[in-house]
Amino acid sequence: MGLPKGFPMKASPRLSTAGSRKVSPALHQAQQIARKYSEIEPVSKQVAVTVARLAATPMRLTSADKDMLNFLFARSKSIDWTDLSSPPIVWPSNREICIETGLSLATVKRCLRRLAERGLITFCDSADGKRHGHRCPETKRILRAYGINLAPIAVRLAELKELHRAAHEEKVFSKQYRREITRARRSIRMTIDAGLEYQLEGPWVEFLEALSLITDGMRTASMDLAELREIYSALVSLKERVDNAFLRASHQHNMNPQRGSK
DNA sequence: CAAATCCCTACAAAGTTCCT
DNA sequence: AGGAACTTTGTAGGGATTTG
Repeated sequence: MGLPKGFPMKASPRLSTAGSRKVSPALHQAQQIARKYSEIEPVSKQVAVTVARLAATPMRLTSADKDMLNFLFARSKSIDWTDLSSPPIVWPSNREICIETGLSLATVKRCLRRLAERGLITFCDSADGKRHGHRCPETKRILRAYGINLAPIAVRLAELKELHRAAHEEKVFSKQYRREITRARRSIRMTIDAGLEYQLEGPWVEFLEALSLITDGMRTASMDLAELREIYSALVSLKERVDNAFLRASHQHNMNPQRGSK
């Protein structure tokens, strides 16, 4: 990906982007989302904090990311969230963030980048690359600020809540599916074993192979709901075939019981 | 022009997760 | 338990812009 190693970046110094933040589609989109801040219903800082925390896990944020979010929230004032005339921007320097969060510089940069990629923050860069801002001395409202913009969290509030709800639901369903998969697997296995043990007529060895085909290398812990559902339905149809075969064979066995009884 | 900021990538070390 | 594979963190090296 990107340019080959050692690619000369000096064709036109004015156009060179070396040394400044690269824009990815995700970063760009977060920027667009942040723009809608003035059109939304105000969201209290407390609600924003809570929803961001809930969304952190499904968004696969690291603990450093979460520390960073907490720090950024701590830097914003309540009025920044109720006053829609200016987005909730905070302007700590990276150095300050390092000192106050205990994260290294590299981690600070990476966390900010990740939060922006996830669409939780965007950057309002000043011309000099430094972060700074001004508040009205009386009202404490932000008049002008360059730094880290938390507006996407407010704009995406409903979406983030839904993300958390869906993740929670998936967790519950996954648990259910894993339980049912284990039940079906054991039931199939026991039926096959019985068929073999009583030497009933039936393709038990093939069934066994079919079962391992479905369940071998299965790591239910790291599977998503769709994969679990697929495995479950494969097991259900196998179970039906196995049960039918067993039923037929045991019926024959009862008609003709001298063979293979123990 | 140096200082103060910010940004980037590459690579190695350390930590974590998953599989056998 | 041990090892492979992946993720996260820290370090190093390099660049841009503005200000005094």
